[in-house]
Amino acid sequence: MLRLIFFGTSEFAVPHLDALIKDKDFHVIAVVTQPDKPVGRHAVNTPPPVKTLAIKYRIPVFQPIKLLELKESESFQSLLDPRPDVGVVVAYGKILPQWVLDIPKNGIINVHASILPRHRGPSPIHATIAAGDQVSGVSIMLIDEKMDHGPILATVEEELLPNDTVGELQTRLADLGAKSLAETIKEYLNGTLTPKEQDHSKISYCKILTRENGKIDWNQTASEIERLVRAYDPWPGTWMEIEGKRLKIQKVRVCPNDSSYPIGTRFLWKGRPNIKCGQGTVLELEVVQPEGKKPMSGVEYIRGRGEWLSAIT
RNA sequence: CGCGGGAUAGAGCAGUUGGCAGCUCGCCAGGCCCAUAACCUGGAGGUCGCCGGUUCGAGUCCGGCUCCCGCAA
Repeated sequence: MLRLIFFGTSEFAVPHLDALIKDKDFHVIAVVTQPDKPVGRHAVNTPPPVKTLAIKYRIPVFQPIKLLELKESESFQSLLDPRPDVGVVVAYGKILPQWVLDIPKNGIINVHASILPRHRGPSPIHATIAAGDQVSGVSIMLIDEKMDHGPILATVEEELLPNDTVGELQTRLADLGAKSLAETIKEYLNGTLTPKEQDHSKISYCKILTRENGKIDWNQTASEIERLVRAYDPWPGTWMEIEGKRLKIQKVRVCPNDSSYPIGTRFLWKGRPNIKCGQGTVLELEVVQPEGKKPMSGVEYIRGRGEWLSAIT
């Protein structure tokens, strides 16, 4: 039985850890995850999803604020004897220093939610949808000292659906990764699988996202904005400012019509809220959420409000 | 006790210094048109979130409670 140490935090990591726990060839000796964080309107301290799963299976959990703490933790160090065979990182949220990478005998394996070397970085799924890629997938790779840079063990492709949001695609990719992870590790460890260097001439990077990234720039084309709305759903969300208040934009539709309005103009078309975007394109707001309100259709939002500029096609 | 918005017809909203509860949409019935996000006529639909107080009289003023949501983390 292979002794395995797991690093992971978010929802995306959960199916992977679950698959490894259920595989009889692996023994998950420890789970390292982020500390509990305040969540929700009243900042209730909430454990990361991976922790919840680990506790269910009575696996020792470590939540260091800094990884250095693990060096001093006796309970953690005692688990490392005998030395773990392999490590796995899925959406942990921190860069692992070299001394951590050196803990397992055979290094640490990472699951990344894109076909590397495309979309290296912390938000590959968002980037995939925002870029309008036709195909996405997961890459299982060996970690080296550079971010998402190590040699590839396996890639699994997944086709994008036209209405995919980041939430939906992430769920599919997590299942996909979880399905092939255990097998890939075993093949790597018994030598039937050779790591392949990435084609470093084709790399692209994605950035870490914040809510501010969700502010819509109407200079972009309607299609670009439509993809962004899906790419940021459910997090970090897209929004615009209107009358000094934020309006969350949850669903939009690219309209075939043209208009001579300046970019960013709000107007009505057949009773629906439209906005002029870049390069002559037009977007319809299908579902929005005003501050302090529940989500509602664009048509409902218009009713009872006079602030939307009225105009004829 | 982190900051803030809200609860009024099925939906979205208005309701002025307390004085008969309204608008837009939907729904039902009828009419009209080659056609439309159609249009015209009529109609139904409300314990104004809950409890208490002030008052001749409270959606509105006062106190308490419940629920929903935005920001921030």
